[in-house]
Amino acid sequence: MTGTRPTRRKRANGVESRQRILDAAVQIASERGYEGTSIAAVSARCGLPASSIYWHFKDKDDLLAAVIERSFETWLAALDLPGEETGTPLQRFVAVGAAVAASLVNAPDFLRLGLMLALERRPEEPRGRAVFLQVREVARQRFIEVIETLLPGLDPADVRTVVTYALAGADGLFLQREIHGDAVDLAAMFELHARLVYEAALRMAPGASHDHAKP
Amino acid sequence: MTGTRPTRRKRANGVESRQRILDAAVQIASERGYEGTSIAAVSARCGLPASSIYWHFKDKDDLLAAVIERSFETWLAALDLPGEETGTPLQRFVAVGAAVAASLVNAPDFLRLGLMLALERRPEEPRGRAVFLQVREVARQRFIEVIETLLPGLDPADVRTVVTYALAGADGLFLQREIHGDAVDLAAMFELHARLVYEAALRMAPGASHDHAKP
Amino acid sequence: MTGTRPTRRKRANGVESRQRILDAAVQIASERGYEGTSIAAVSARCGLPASSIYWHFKDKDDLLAAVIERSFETWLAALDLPGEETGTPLQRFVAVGAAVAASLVNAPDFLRLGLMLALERRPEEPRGRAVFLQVREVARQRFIEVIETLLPGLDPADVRTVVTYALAGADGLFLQREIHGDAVDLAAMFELHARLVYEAALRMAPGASHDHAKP
Amino acid sequence: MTGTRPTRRKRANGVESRQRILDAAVQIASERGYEGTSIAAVSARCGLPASSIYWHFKDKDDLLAAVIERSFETWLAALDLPGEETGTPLQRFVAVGAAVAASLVNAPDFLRLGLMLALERRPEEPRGRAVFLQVREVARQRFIEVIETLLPGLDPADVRTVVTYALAGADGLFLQREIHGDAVDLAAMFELHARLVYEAALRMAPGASHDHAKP
DNA sequence: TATGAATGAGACTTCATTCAT
DNA sequence: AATGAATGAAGTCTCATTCAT
Repeated sequence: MTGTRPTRRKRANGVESRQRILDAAVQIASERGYEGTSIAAVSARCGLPASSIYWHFKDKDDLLAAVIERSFETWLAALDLPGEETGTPLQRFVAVGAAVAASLVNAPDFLRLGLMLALERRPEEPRGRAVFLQVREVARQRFIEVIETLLPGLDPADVRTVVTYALAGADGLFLQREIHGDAVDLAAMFELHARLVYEAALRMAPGASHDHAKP
Repeated sequence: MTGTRPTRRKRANGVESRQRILDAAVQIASERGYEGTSIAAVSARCGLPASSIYWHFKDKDDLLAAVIERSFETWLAALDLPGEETGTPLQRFVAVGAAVAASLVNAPDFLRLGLMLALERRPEEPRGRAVFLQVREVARQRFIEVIETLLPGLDPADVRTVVTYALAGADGLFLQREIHGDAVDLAAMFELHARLVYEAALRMAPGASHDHAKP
Repeated sequence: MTGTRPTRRKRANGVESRQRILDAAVQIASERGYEGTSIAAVSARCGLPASSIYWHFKDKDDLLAAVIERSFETWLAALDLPGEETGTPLQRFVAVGAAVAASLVNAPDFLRLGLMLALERRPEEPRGRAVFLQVREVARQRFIEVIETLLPGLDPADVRTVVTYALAGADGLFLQREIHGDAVDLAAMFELHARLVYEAALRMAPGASHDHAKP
Repeated sequence: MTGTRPTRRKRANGVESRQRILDAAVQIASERGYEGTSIAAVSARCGLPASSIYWHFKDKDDLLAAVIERSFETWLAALDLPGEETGTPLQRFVAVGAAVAASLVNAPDFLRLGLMLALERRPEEPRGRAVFLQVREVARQRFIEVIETLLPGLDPADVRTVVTYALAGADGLFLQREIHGDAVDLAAMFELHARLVYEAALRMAPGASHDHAKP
């Protein structure tokens, strides 16, 4: 009873433990997928007993959903979208692509985990999968709005096509980088991707001159 | 009905049993991924006891590598590439895209399983992952040759860029369809992809008019 | 009967459970050897589920090493070596033999298990085997010191010979009793052994009359 | 139909296969004991399929009994007992010890396997254990006769004591060598053993001068 | 806020053995 | 004289989870 602060030993308890568990779980889930992530492995990596994990999370499914959620927040924080509307539409398009590319290099867990979950088709869908798909759907809607703003008058079906193609390219380039590592220059690839998508959208817009379409 | 006793069960038949096991394993692995594929589940689906699976395959890893191998062969058989050189280069390019799209709709197991494995990063890599990456590398090399033939004089770095972008798009579009199902018209998306890739390659080639490149 | 509820089962008690497991394992290992000791059999005999055994021991090898360790301690506790230096050297020698004989009758597990393990030559040596050999080497060294004290001036090579012969006799007599049961009077045999070893050592010592050595 | 010998391909069939199986089984049983000797391991080491082993042997127990039997014969063939009665009784005694020592160095399988089996106490005794104990009992009886011939008039109880001690020493010294390898000079140890046993027997005989027995 | 201990279910794999050829 | 294939039982061990403290 010498100092002023009353019994505050071991510092930050609950919150810090929760973070340690999530940190461990992200790593292991990234390595081994949903089924491959065992509570015992998470426990071993974070140093807390398995029963403590169940104090913080209802069950394994809950833990992995939390992992997805937190990795989404981390990714969102890493996503530094260009602020004001400067430059030509194409330039802004390319800048968005650059921001996404950078975020995927710096915070790849969200997409990696999400795609892993998305590829599986098990009868009882993990909650984490639903979280990923829902978050992704939000992003998709927002992107649709962007395109609609950029190219008003574009047919809704064409908007969906462009957005689907844009997202597919992003996923695919990310995969490429996951597979081949630094051999893939994600920034350069995303710039190319942004240009191609932009042009494709432009050409679909009413009044566009289809000069390249066919020779 | 003298000579046709209807498939007397239990009559040892190695080849057929192996197929039955692989059939069951492809289905389950497609649903649940590598770890999620339990020998018991495969045994239940194919009707052979678990111990019989070990007569045909050394262990689970060996089984799943065989699954990848066979699903690759199945996919290759489903891939009906356009034969002779008819039409313009762009038309041929688009035709290849159409063939790939169709093969991925009809025989999606190879890419689905492969991408699942490719996304994982476990310390001791499953053999199936290595098989997938190796097969994919072969395809990549062949595609590089195609591009080089089509556009001689293209800078090697540009060839790699184009090929990476082409594969990324294929993977990404496939993913999109896996996630959203029939809402994605793979044929249409692949035609768009083929056109964009072709144009991009064309524009990189020496002597092309770089009118869109930078403002 | 208010304060004595009779050993409420299921009340987690690590120490006691560990003992129960070891008790069961010693019995079964004594009957059936290393490979013959199945976790299921231990589980059945101690009443704890197999998975609980793995809470207390890393794996089967770890369990059997612990069995060896504990049976050594049990044997050591049963080994009531004569305390002070009373009587002639021969008498003291014989008294040690008697103590060892008694300990082997009362606590035979250590040597039985140890010899079982020692006889095997498997490529990856069980840890229990190493524990046995190491403990035995300590005993051997201590016995060497005893001989050196008793018969100073004895050639080191002769000391080793005497000690090897003494241990061999102990092992062999124990084996004889394991095989023929009570038909072997271990006490009498160890007395004979003690006398013979003592005489042999005496005769090797410098200054002894080598009348029998060689004709 | 060109040569004289009619279809004799692959040479020596049944007999040779049986030998190959036994050769493999001796090795594996020496390494891993009774339970540790799996049919699959024997099959792998001898190159014949497991089902072929069952053509030659009724079951695993039968195989291991045959292993014991054959290793006994091998040992007996290696045991080159001194022929005629030359030299003093002690010299003959020592010569027998030397022959036994040599046989155990050259053909150790029989005793190694036998002692492994003898130490176990499983409810349903393996047939190999019975074979070993029976063969050993024959040897014991023959040794009793030798002692009775050598020292007529020796009390039957003393004869049994001497024989038990002699066998125990042999077993123990063999064990020592199994454990410590070439560090144990089995020939020298057996000579010492022979001398000590001989003297002990001599001293028990009626009319002997008990000068060392008790102080 | 945690955790030591326990537990049934189920994972992968090997076992000894049989059977039809 | 042999063997490819099959099989139920059993092996070791891990799983997700719970519970009393």
